[in-house]
Parts: sequence; structure tokens; C-alpha cells
Amino acid sequence: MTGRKREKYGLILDAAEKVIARSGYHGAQVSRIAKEAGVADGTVYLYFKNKEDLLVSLFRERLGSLVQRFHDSIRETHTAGEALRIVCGIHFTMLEKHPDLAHVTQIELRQSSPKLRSAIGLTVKPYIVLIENIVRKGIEENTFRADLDTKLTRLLLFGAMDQVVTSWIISGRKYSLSGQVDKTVDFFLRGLTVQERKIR
Amino acid sequence: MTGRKREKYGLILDAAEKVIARSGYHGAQVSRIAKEAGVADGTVYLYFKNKEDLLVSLFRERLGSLVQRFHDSIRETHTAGEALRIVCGIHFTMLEKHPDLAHVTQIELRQSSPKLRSAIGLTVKPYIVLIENIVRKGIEENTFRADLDTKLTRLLLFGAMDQVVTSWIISGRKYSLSGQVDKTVDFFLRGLTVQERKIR
Amino acid sequence: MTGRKREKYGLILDAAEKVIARSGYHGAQVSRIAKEAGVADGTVYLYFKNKEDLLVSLFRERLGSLVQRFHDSIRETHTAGEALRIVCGIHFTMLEKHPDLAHVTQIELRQSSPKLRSAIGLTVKPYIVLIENIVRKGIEENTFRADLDTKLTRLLLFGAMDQVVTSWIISGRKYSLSGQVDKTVDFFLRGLTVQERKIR
Amino acid sequence: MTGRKREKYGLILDAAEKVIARSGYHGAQVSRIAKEAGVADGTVYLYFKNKEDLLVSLFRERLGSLVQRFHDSIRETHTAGEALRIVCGIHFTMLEKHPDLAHVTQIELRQSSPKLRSAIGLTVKPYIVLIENIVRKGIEENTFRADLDTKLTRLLLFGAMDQVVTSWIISGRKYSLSGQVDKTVDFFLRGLTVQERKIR
DNA sequence: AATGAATGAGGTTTCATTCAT
DNA sequence: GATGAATGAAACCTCATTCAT
Repeated sequence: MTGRKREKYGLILDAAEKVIARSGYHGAQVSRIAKEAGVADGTVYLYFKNKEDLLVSLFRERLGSLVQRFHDSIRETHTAGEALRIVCGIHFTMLEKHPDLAHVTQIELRQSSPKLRSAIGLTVKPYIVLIENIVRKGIEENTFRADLDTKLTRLLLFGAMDQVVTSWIISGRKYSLSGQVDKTVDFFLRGLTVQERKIR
Repeated sequence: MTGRKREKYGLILDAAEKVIARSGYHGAQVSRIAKEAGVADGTVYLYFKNKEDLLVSLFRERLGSLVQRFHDSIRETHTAGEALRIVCGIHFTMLEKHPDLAHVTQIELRQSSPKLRSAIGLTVKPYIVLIENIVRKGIEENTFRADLDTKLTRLLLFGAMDQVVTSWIISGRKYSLSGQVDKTVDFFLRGLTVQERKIR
Repeated sequence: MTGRKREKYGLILDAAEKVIARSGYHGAQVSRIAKEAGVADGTVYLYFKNKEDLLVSLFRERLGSLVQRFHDSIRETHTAGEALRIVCGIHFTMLEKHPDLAHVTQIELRQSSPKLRSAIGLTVKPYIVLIENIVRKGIEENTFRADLDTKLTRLLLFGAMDQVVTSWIISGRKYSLSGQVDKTVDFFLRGLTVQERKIR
Repeated sequence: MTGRKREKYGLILDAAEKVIARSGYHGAQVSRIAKEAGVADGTVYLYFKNKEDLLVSLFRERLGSLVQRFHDSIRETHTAGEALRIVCGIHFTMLEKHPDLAHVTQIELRQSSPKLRSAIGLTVKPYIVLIENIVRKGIEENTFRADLDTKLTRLLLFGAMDQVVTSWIISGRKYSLSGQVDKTVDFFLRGLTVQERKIR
């Protein structure tokens, strides 16, 4: 029974993602999602409290598992720099592999209601905290500058990566997103200016 | 007559900004904007083709002038690093001075329709190109790394700054935004890692 | 302008009464009322806050004016008994003359939501108070029994008349309602039992 | 089996009364009644044709037994006046003892569909006929006026009592309902005006 | 007999836009 | 140019009822 329930729950979420990717946030009517999922309109409301709940759930399911993968992957790593490379790698690679998801999260869901946006913010927060922790670890390791403002830095890192993904989507995905990882992390670590490590 | 026209045109744009700041994007009905401007609903359509055109115009007027200020300010400067500091300074300071505008651009207008979003993108584009030019200039000056991808870098810089402003708004503007300029530019120039200039 | 406004306001109310009388409370969709009134659905919401407001207004307009007529008519009369006869006469005659209104008020609106029912109660209240005042006057005049409970009595009188009208509607209006006035008032004044006035 | 059947039948009726009393007529969804009764939604439809049938049955069960009590109680009495006092006494006392039932019958069920209302009417009819019989008996006994219209009078009596109960419910049951019996019957028998029995 | 997941029709309300004055 | 009354399409959600198990 629960299997069946989960089955339909997933069907509806899949349908929602597909419909939003195809028709945009404003074209994502419940009736269209239901039809795509092959269920009646009312069935949607057996699994979700309302439309907003459906969209929040979609975001949580998809992004939540992504955030989880970050946590799992970091554990084994050693230096903060490597951790950052892994995070950015997962971030770009995952969204490159799932362009529908990427479109939905970067473009469509940003047009949503304040309530949904705030729910999205809560889902993304752990990811941002994860980034902050890496920065903090780098400072402790003495590989990152001690004068970094960790709270500010996490925003700079997240904002930069987020914008790269968004632009990639807007451009029509004409180039490789995962191909930007190294240059991006390089920027994070070394900045813009010509600098060389001190020769002891 | 044209003077008068312009007069009402401006009144309506002012009213739109005020209403959006007060009631959010979704609360910005044409009738409310008209009332705030002291004109009839139909009058709005004498100056703007439709609601979208009104919002695009609002964005162009406001953000366009901001972008112009960037151009004007940079001309005189010398090094790319200084230019970046000036750009980030204007970016943060202007939005700190006009919190209504900041709220509208960072939060409300992001909830808008695809068409409007794309129009916004076009308005912001020159700003992003400006950033790219600074990067390119830095490379030419030999102060920025020659291996920088200028197109990618402009996104990283813009995305980072944009996220800082958005978070500042969401936080309720509890801290100084302009106080983040130095740390932000520092991050752009030097990156995260402990590095020292080569001693020649 | 106001004339026009009032015009449409009245058109919608008339349409509502007609539709409710024809299709019942549950068949009274806004769209049907609008069509009957010859206006667009949205126009209804220019004159009424929502459907409930429309129905409350209908009740107030119709019953309110009826109640007003009671007040106007009573002023001139002398004895409480006569006043009672006038009230009952108006009550029955008016509803007999306007069978649609009678059907709507006695049958359809009683199936309405708690909120509407309570609004209806408030409209009818002055009528019930009017009846109480007549009873009180009768006591003061020494023509009504001094041991009457005025609050209870007003309910007994109103309830009795109300039930007569309702039954007349349910029966399909097969007999004269105004023909019941004398017998009804007689019952109010003399009760059921055989009694004779004291011979002084 | 029949025993069991009856068992669940009763459970569902009890649940319906409880739910209606608690949540009102419009809050009485089939699923809620089923849950309160501890059965599945579909089970309700094994015992009742549809929701309307359930509600009609509820009314018949509850009000029908009340009406039966009237019949049983009257048989032994002698004068019509006494019979009237007994009827009114049972009417008020029973509903005072069962406020949930009173609320359901006076308020909630009146908001119901035309079909249900008509079914309710049929259930109440024998009660009204009972009243008529008392009136007729009074006339035969020569204690009630011979010129009474029995059909009209039964409405006046029932309507008056019904309104008293309804007002008592609406007032929040702040006073004793059974305390109104004597004054009510007094009104029925003697009317409003000061009259004295003929002294022979 | 009992279950309960699934169905799907149906109605109120908003608001950008128009056009007669 | 200016008005603002009128338009009408469009979508979420509820809940009585069914039927496969």
C-alpha cells in the first residue's frame, strides 16, 4: 500500500517537474500536472495539501537530495580547497545532467510566490552552511586567509556559482557547465590578481 | 504637450515603484498604480503599451541610470583593481541608499514573467559587459591572471555581488551593505587562499 | 453617474431575486445572476464585495423596506390591537403581492450559510422589536394582560406569522394569504379558549 | 447479521448527529461521519443510499421518536387545554435535555437541500396533525372557540413554539426553555388581551 | 461485508485591458 | 488627452460517490 502511495507521489512530482520545465511556472496548472501524471485533479490533493505544497515538495525532494550528496561527498575529503572543488563539481555536474531540474530551479521557481520562495530558501540554507563550514575549516587549516568573513564569503561563493548555472541555462546550454568547474574554483581560491606562493 | 506627457509618464513610474515596494510584485495591480499616480486606469495605457511595458520601463529607467553611473565613474580610474572597487562601491552604496529600489530589483521583479525577466536581463547586460571590460583591462595590464575566462569571470563577479545584496535585503538590512565592499573586492582580487606576492 | 450606478445595482439585485426564486439558493450562481442582469460576471463585483454581500444586500433592500413600512404605518394608529392588525396585514399582504420575494425569504435564504443567516437575523430584528413595542404599548394601555412576558411574546407572534407564510408558500400558494390576517390576529388577541368580556 | 447491521447503522447515525452538532451542517462531510463512526467511507453507502438518505434517516429516527412520545402522552389526558400544555411541555423539555439535537434540528438541518427539507417536513407533519387534533377536540369539548380555523391554528401554535426554541438556541441557551412552557400555553389559550370569564 | 484510494465536475473571484463618453 | 465602468477568461480546490480488492 505504501509502495503504491509513494509511487503516485513520485509520479505527480515527476509530472510537475516536466510540466514546469515545458510550460514555465505560470503554465503549471494543477490540472495539467494531473493529466501529465495520469491521475485525476483531485488525486493531487490526496498527496499534497495544495499547489504550493506540491511545489515546495518538488523543490525539497530534488534539491534536498542534492544537498545530501554534498554532505556525503565531503566527509572523505581532506583539504578545504579540495572540498570546494568537490562541491562545485557536484553542483555543476548534477544540474548539467538534469537540465529540466536546472531550468526549474534556476528560472521557473524564482518567479514563485513569497511563501514558496521562502520555503526554497530554507531548503538551500544547509547548502550555504556547508559552504561556510568549508571556509571555516580552510581558515583552521591555515590554507584560507584568516581575515575572511565566513558569512560574507559563503554568499560570494554561492552567488557566483548560482549565477554561472543561471547564465548557462539562459544561454540555451550551449557549452559545458561542468567544464566551468576548474576555472570557477580557481577563481575562488586564487582570485583575480597575479600572485605567487612565497618561496621559502 | 511633450513636457506634460513626460510629467505623467514619470508620475506613473514613480507610483509603480512605490506600489511595488509597498505591496510586492503580485500586489502591483494597474489600478493601484494608477490611483497612486493620481490618474485613471486607462491613462496608464496612453503611456505604456501594457503592464509589462510599464514594468520594463521602470526597470530600464532606474537600473539604466545606475548602469550609466558605472560607466561615468570608471572612465577616470586607472588600474582594473581600482575600477572593480569603484564598481562594487557604487553597486552596494546606491542600493543601500535606495532600499525601496533594492527591494524591488532584488526580490519583487524576480518574480515576474519570463518576458519581463528577459527584458531585465537586457538592461543589466551592459553592466555585466562593463565588468568584463574591467577584467579584460586587468589582464592587459598584467595585474589580472592571463588565464582568466573573461566571460565566466564576469558572471562570478556579478553573481557574487548580487547575492550579497539579496541576502542583505532578506536579512532585513540589519547591517551595513557598503561595509561589505572592501571584503568583497578583496575576495575578488585575492581569492580565499593564503598567498603572498613574489619577492623579486 | 450615480443614477447609472444605482441602476445596475438594482438590476443585479432584481436578477438575484429572480434567479433564486427560479433555481433555488443553491442554483444561484454568480454567473447566472450576472447573465440574468445582462452584465458580465466581473461587474457584479463592482457593486458587491462578494456573493454573500450580494445576498445580504438583497435581503436588506427587500426586507428592510418592508420593516420601514411597518414603522411608517404604525405611527398613526391608536390601540395596540389595531397596530397588531396592521402589522400582520402588511406582513401577509406584501408577501402575497410578491411571491418571488416570499419564496426567497421563507425558503431559499434559510438554506444559507451561517454568516448570511446571522445577517438576515440582524435585518429582521427591528421588526421583532417593533412587535415587542406594540405588546408593551398594549400593556400600558391596559388592553393587554399585564403579566405578559414581552420578550417571549414577540417570539410567539413573529414565529406564528412566519410559519403561516412558510406553509402558504410550501402549499403552492393555493389559498389567500391575506385572508388569514383576521383569524391570525384574532388568535393573537383572544387565544383559543371561549372567553367573554366582563360585563361591568 | 441483522443485529450487526443495525449496530453499524446506529453507529453511523450517532456519528452523524455528533459531527453535525460539532461542525455544522456544512462541515458534515461523509468522510468525517465515517471516521467518527469508525467505519470506512464506502461502508456508509452500504447502509444509506446517499448522504441525503443518511440525513433524512437521522431526522426520522430522532424526531420520529419525539413525535411518538407526543402521541403516547396525550392519550391519557382529558381536556384540550391540558393536552396542549403537555405537548408544549414535552416539546420544550425534550429539546432542553438534548441541546445537540436541538441545535441540529433548529439550526443546522434548516440549511439543507430542498429534498431534505421536504423529507423533514413529512416527519414533522404528524406532530402538526396532532396539534390540529387537539384543537379540534377543544372545539368539540366547547372549551375552544368554535370559529377557529383548525388548519391555520395548528400553524400558529407550531410556528410560535418553534420560534421560541430557535431563539433559545441562538441566544446560547442562557435561560430555561422549559420555563417558558406556562407562559407560552397561557398565550395560546388566553391570547394577549385582558379578558375575564363570564360570571354566570 | 468492508475498505479507502481515486475520481472529476463545478463555482467564486481577480485583474489586465478596452472603449464610449 | 483623459476617464473609469465594464469586461470575461482562467484556475484552484472540495467532496460525494464509486469500485477494485
